[in-house]
Amino acid sequence: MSLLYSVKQVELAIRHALDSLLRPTGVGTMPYTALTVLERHDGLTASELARNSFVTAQTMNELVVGLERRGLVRRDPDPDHARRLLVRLTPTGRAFIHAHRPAVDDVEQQMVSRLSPVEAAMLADLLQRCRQSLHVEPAR
Amino acid sequence: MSLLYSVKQVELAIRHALDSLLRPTGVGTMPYTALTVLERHDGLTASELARNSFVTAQTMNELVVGLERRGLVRRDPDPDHARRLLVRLTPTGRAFIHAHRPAVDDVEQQMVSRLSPVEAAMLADLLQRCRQSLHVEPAR
DNA sequence: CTAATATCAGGTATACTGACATAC
DNA sequence: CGTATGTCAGTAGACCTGATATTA
Repeated sequence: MSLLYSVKQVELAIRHALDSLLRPTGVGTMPYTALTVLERHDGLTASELARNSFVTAQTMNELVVGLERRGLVRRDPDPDHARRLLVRLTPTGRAFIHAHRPAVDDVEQQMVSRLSPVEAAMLADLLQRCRQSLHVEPAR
Repeated sequence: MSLLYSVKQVELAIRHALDSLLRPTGVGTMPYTALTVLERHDGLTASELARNSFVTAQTMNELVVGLERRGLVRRDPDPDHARRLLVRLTPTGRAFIHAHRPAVDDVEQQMVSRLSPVEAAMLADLLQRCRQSLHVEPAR
């Protein structure tokens, strides 16, 4: 069985679990992921977020606008570059992530329930290196 | 960085690469995945395919109908069960998979290019076990 | 009667291409 | 000038819930 297929299967399972969790909130898995990225890298532009997630700038813009409408993020003009809008988590957005983190962590716990801590760390490392190998910027 | 996020990132990268490959054919990544599942398990019903991919029967039905319209699969009534339709690859469908396998394999090669063969096998095993842990049927 | 399958109807969120104005 | 950003418009495919007919 191919590795591509295995990754997709695990991701499908994750997405199913996360969708079920987040559906009541009206925030999809992709927007939620964008929020968690912002938690670690506040003040990115939508275009930068798009490159991070392998989607077009237009698509990410829609997601960000949706999050803005819900009050989860804010967009402030970059003082050094009038054309750029820096996306930032609002307190509401931060609270949203914190409120759902336990349930999300539960999914991760379930996923690694048959793995030792060493194996889980190994998996994280291997995935990281796979991502780097695939992330060749000039996919334009 | 969470494991859920790492899996998603790798899957996003894979999907992007595969979408680019398959776009000209008009067959999306999900339908293509269904084809590869059929290659290994011919004669499944759409409902069974749906459970395999964590989507509803309705959704999988649409995908299968689309593949049928393109002549890539055929649906024959189950002789033992008038209500079931067995989905089978047509010669055209089989040819389609074979035609695109080299390019798909290239993506996988690129993904594991920084991994040793032992590490790649380990990754496959770890993912397999993660999937099993997440695949608790009673998600109904 | 119950469960599973297939399918219709309808709706929504995701993602694309193409075009455009603007700012560096 | 060329490149990057943000947006508008239009489209398509992938998902869902709900309802229905049929059959083991």
